[in-house]
Amino acid sequence: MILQRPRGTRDFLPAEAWRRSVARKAMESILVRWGYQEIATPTFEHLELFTMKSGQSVIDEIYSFKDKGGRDLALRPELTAPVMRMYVSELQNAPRPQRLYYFGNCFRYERPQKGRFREFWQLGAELIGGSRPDSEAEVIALADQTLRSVNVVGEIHVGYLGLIRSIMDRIGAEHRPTVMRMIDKKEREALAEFLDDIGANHLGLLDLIDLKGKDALDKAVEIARDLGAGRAQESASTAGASAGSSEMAGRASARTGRSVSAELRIDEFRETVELLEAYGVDFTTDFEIVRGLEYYSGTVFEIYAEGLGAQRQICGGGTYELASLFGGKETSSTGFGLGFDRIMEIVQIEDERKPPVFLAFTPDVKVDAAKIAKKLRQKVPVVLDVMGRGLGAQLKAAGSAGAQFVIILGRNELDNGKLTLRNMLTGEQESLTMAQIEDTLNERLSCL
RNA sequence: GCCGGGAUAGGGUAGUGGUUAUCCUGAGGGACUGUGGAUCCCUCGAGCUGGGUUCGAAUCCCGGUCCCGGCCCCA
Repeated sequence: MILQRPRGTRDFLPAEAWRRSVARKAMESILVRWGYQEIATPTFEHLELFTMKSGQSVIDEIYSFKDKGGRDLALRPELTAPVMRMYVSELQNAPRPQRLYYFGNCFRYERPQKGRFREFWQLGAELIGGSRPDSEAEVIALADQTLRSVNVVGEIHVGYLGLIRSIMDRIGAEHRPTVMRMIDKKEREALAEFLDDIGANHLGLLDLIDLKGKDALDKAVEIARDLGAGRAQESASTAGASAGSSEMAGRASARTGRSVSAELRIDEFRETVELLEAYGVDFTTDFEIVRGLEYYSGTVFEIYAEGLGAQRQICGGGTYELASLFGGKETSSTGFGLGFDRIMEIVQIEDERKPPVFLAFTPDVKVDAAKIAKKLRQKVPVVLDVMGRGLGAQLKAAGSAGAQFVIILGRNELDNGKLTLRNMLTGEQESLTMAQIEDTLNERLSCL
């Protein structure tokens, strides 16, 4: 009562820690099978890493502090930026593509509720530097498979930001944030009105976000074609304008470059969709997927699951351009992050922990018990009483701990070189040598 | 950041201004110093926190903390 956990944090008792470990291993085995290698980055980074391009909503929620040297630091709110920072500083000359995955805690100052915590864990993967449709399809299929490894089947929505951003270019810059917000918040009526007011209703935006699946894709191709007309002089002028300053060039080119070639990219998006079908991924094309992190540039996707209340999203990802922002060569990457805690809320994993074998001994042979326990531990998990209990109490303790086997060691056993193995479920006891006990326990414990 | 519901032994709970706060479970010990989960006995252990109202507060009021649901945002 005196010391409480900080708000939004959790303790994991053995049963829950075990479940999390099982789920994590199952998902990691899929990532490894697809050729992804685990990496880890620091829990805190320079604040700047996250403020550069994470989007205001993330920045507002950041846990930041000054260290004793006056540096501005932040607990990581997500892992994509740190991974890309690492890539730029350490892996730029490694062969591409790089397939990386990570599992780590992240921190956001938010209002905790079901499936949302201030310290939470993400399991994610990044495919750095691959060609677009192939990478995108691989990453989305991988996210799907990873979830399936723990029997979670989500609803996958795949969208394409390149097109939306191209349409935005046709809307006055002062109106773009409003429109994006309305799309994101699904304020359909208000959006229709607003587009009318600013004379942008001819762009097909409303139809685009209303349509899902195949129809949405067809509409997207049509819009991209319309946008292509009369683009030439426009792109020439924007490209010229951004060609000056060196520091801003990367960011500016990432934006305009993307929108200028939107009609080409829609073909790539269509290829991504075809590849996804080849992978057998069950998904919906949905241009309403916008995503809050501003570094996403192309295909974006989200996965939703049932049983989580308001926090339905268990995965988010897409194609982004971060390497150039961190001073590296322009490198296209695709990745995803899974909300591990949300997955744990809906995953069905039984607690199948096996209690260890108890070595119960009489006080006069304590030293021998320690020696024997040490030897047995090479093959089987063994615990010794440390409470100074009598033999009866040790049996009782073993019983309440759920032990299936107890090895009994006393003067009699020492003298005739055999230990007593008691099966706590049946009450049967047999007198066996060390080797026999090891074999028996190995066999019995593994098949239980 | 906003709206609403909560907080009583380690876990789960009852009570609703009035002596020693209910029950289940748990933990420790004993009956049983070489054989356990049963039984019996004993013991331990609680009204989130800080104010206020009152002769008297776990109970009523206010602030804070934390939890839960929703909004927002996200994973």
